Amino acid sequence: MATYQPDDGWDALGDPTRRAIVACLAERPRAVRELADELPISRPAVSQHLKVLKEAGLVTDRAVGTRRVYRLNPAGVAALRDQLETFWHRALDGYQDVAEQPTEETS
Amino acid sequence: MATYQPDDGWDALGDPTRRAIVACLAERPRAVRELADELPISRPAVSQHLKVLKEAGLVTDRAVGTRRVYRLNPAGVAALRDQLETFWHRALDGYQDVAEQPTEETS
DNA sequence: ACGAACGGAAAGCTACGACTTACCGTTGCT
DNA sequence: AGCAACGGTAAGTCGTAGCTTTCCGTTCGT
Repeated sequence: MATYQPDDGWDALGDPTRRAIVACLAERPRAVRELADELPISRPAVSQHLKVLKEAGLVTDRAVGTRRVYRLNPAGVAALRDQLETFWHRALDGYQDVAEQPTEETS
Repeated sequence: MATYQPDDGWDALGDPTRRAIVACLAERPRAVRELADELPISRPAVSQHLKVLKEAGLVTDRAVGTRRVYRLNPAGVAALRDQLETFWHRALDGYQDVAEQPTEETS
């Protein structure tokens, strides 16, 4: 069942390597070995990242023979997207009261 | 001008405290002091986080008297949301070729 | 039944990032 | 002019996250 903490998804995507894995899996499902071959890190490292991504609900895995094929979990990705959507809406809705002009340059 | 690295946004949201700040700013713009009062960390720590968020293009700031008011940057949030949207679409589009049935429980 | 490939788990090292306190410049009020 | 509030910067400490190597269990092929 797995009771996902919403924040876990953000923590998971906080790491560049895990984002690379997610990007890879967005193209097509892959086995651990395949992922390790395309990344500059060892296979166990990939395994550890996949564990984090799985616990965050961002990927799922299937056992296929001796290999384990990971794929992106659309539901997990959608959850994060929706959260950003909420922030985005609130920022737009609530902010139009104040006239938009920075009084000083922001660098 | 600021040439934002797309990944910076994810790195920025990778930290729980920064996510709390973003959530705060989603409600309404706030000064540094106000944010520090609502968070369990010191004011300089908040400043450091705001710097990261600003460099990532997720917030903007205005000088108002001696205070500096930060607000969410809808464009920055939208950029990340769109990226997730892409992943989500690709996962849905490309995966329907294979029949969806995990051969083994995934824990 | 043996050997090879796959992949998860444990142990250990290292580097970085999130804090703190202290300091300093700026703005505004009286 | 002087004092107080605000907030960015610097310096230093500490925990943890990411990596590696090693080891072990499982599954397939011959």
